[in-house]
Amino acid sequence: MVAQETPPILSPAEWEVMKVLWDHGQLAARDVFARLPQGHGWAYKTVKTLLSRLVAKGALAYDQVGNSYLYRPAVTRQKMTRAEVRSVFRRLISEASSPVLAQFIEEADLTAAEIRQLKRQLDEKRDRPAR
Amino acid sequence: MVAQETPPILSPAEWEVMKVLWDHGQLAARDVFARLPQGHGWAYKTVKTLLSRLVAKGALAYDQVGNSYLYRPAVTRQKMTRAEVRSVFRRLISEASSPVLAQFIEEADLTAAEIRQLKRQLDEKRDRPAR
DNA sequence: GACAAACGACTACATATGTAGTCTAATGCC
DNA sequence: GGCATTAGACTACATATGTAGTCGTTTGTC
Repeated sequence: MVAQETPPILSPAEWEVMKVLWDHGQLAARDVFARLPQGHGWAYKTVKTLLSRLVAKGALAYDQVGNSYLYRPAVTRQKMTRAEVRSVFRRLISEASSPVLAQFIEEADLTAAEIRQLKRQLDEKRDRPAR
Repeated sequence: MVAQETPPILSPAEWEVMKVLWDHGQLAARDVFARLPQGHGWAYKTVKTLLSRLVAKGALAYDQVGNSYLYRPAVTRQKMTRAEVRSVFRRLISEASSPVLAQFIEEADLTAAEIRQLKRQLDEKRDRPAR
């Protein structure tokens, strides 16, 4: 097995950009800018800076097309989410993780189907506790 | 209802210090230092800086005893955890929250009793979906 | 083929954060 | 009562982050 790469650490602003790329697959800078949720109020140049930093961090890759780049994720969303959730757990928890999890459930916006699935996951965890 | 105070934003290092104070209630700087998990390798002065910054942010208060301070939390752990979890949700989620939650459950270290309780919480959420 | 528009590279700068160090005043020990 | 210790206040400094701006080059337009 290849060495386990530690995914890069992303700032909140960088996460916003990554989400657009994960949702759309491959975009030029201008299109990332256009697809960001309004309300950020970022200048186009700000988005360009974030894209460059993400490339530098290894979170994005790009293909050159003419004189411009098509950016695409270089790490999967799942991998990044996993790493971030781990990091949050380490940060917030000193003993039991259950209260933090409860808080998470409280915050979440869930459909009945999702609730079923999460309960199933808890059952599996109960039946197979160690990882 | 009184104006909803936004709890201060804490850095990861500041969280570590807060956890010690939440667990012990009230401590002098030196005792906070002593009770931090080893492995940080922080100098005592570093801890002092973090304590001062936390006071400046309003996350800690202190009572003067002799020429030194007894620090104590000025915000509840629950409030801070709630705010942080919300912020993480906003950061990681673009559409469905369920995958992030699933990741959280995956990471968590849970007892059978905790699992029961979380399932109960999910049931309640199903039966009373809107907040 | 000249010129405006657009692109990426590089630079800028304030604030936050990690990680301490110095300085001055109070305190406790002998 | 003098001196080492300890405390808090203030200062320091490198890196990360938010938020752009400038510059030189390429390219599309007429």
